[in-house]
Amino acid sequence: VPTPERTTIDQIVLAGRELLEQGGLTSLTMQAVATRVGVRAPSLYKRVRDRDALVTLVAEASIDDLRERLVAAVGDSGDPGEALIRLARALRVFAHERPAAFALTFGSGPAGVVVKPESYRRASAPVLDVAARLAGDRTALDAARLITAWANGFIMMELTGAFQLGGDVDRAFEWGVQRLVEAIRS
Amino acid sequence: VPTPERTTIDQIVLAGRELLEQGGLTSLTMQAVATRVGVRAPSLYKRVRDRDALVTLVAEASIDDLRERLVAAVGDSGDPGEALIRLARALRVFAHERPAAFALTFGSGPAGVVVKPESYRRASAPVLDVAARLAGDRTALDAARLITAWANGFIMMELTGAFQLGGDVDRAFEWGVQRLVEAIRS
DNA sequence: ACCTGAACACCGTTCAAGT
DNA sequence: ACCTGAACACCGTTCAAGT
Repeated sequence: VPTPERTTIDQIVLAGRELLEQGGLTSLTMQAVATRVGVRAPSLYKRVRDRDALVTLVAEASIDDLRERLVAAVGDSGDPGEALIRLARALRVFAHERPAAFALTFGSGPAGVVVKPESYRRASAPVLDVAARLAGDRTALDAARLITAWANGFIMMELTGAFQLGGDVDRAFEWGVQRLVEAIRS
Repeated sequence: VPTPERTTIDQIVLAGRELLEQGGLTSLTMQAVATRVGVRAPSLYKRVRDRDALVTLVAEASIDDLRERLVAAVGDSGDPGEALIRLARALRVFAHERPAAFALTFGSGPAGVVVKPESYRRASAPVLDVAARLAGDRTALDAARLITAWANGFIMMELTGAFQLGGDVDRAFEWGVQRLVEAIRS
């Protein structure tokens, strides 16, 4: 006798994202997700292989959110140097608003959580576009990686508390982007 | 009636480090540490407040290892640009040899794991020295953060698998350091 | 076809009882 | 003073039994 579905994969992922944001990765448990979608924990295994798979879906959804923000940040653009700076700032705003999601997607989470390559590729497309306009097609990839690596590293250290020598962190961020854009331009 | 100590905090931290390296953070459990030092799990709580405290000690020990490597990498130095490149490479070698330790100390682990500020400060001292010789005292801090953030971000993305556009990753790393050293020099 | 309770093997942590 | 077994409240996951 068939039974109507009492929840959906989308609801489950959404619940996971909310839990991640509210209490970090540790509070994203199968049981918490289950109660949130109005079902018992074992039922989740009809839609998801295991917890790692669910966490991976949550990470991928976060990356996609970030991608939208990056696209919006570029806008209709103008100067590619300015656009690159706006991209870096958008990434930082995202990380400050959703630190757990940022840490999950860029700082390695549990070993079993492996994000689809395509997710990363799609999110990095806007950066790559702007980098190409700034540095030319030939060095676009290197340039995109240079600024992305720096921004991710800066933000991660900021969130982790690894910046311990004082100084204005906001200013340091702006100083860094400027410097990188100049370096890429030449 | 007093009883002889059957283990020490050093043994415990060492066991934690070994477990971290072999199976990642998830396999660093109180029970696994306990069996490794020849004791039952509850006994660990005589030397350590809880698991987070132990993980923090493990992280700090790893940072201290890294610090030694950085000091060795600078050597008696010579050209500060060259020294900075050697520092970046040493960080990357460390990360490749002990990815779990790197992820734990620079990608944020569990929320309760907060590394002592002094640990970060001590490890960044060699970088700061070289940066000062390269860029002058006034911009040394900014310069040190620029290269540290980039290197950490690059390596983290490398370990996470966030580099999805192909290309030679080793070459990209070398290209990036060169570019940064030039940018800092001017 | 989906959902559930019960069960299993694991966690971290506390605490009274041993020596 | 240290160590332990037993206990508690949690996990993730499986599976037979329900509808």
